Amino acid sequence: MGRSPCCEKAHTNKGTWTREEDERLIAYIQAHGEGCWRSLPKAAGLLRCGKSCRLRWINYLRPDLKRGNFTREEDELIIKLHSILGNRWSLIAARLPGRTDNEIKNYWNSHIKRKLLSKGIDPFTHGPIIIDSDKKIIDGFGCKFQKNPVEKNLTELNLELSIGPPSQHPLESKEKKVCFYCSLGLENSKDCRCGRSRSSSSTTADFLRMEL
DNA sequence: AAGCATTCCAACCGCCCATCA
DNA sequence: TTGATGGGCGGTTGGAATGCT
Repeated sequence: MGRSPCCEKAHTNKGTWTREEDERLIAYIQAHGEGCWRSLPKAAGLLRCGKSCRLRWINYLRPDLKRGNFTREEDELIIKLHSILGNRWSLIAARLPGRTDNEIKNYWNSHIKRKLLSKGIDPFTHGPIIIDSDKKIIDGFGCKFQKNPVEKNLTELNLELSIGPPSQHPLESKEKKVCFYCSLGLENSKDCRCGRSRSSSSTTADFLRMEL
């Protein structure tokens, strides 16, 4: 049986969007808001697949997008989030205002991955790269189908990952909040605002309650 | 200057999940 | 309960830009 295609492929444009197409899409969404993506192309007079319109809007045309290079803080936050969430780019993007999952995914694959490898860090496990006697690099899982150890810990801890501004945690009234720098493992940073010492290691739970 | 290799990133593809009739 | 539909996500691709020989 299979699914019906999301659009009539024979009559849709593909490839790079033109300025005119962008303008049409922006004008339509400004007038009608984000709605049914499948019917949007026809309504907006675009020869594009609805999915393509959605992608273009979300990744490049949305007014709240932050363009330009990633900052060092963003770099570190992405690495930290990836160590917890793995390749869940949409969840990572939810923690980086103005950045999209696609942008972060591309940035990870083209920059951060290489940066970590050059430092001898496995980008999958975030642990040191192990080289066995045959000089073969072993990934941190031993087997790529094995569950990410970090993810396993999360499951065992029954932690819920939330999107959006950190919620008020019941413990927050008793415990000190973790500042942004400590959440990145930079307890000794001059910018640290919570005064945590090295001895109190930051945890996943801390991270999820971090103050942004 | 030319040809080839590498990098980067916008866009597409296919799958999954939630919702609804 | 089941199938159709739409939205969302992660993986992958392909072409432009850049670097290297």
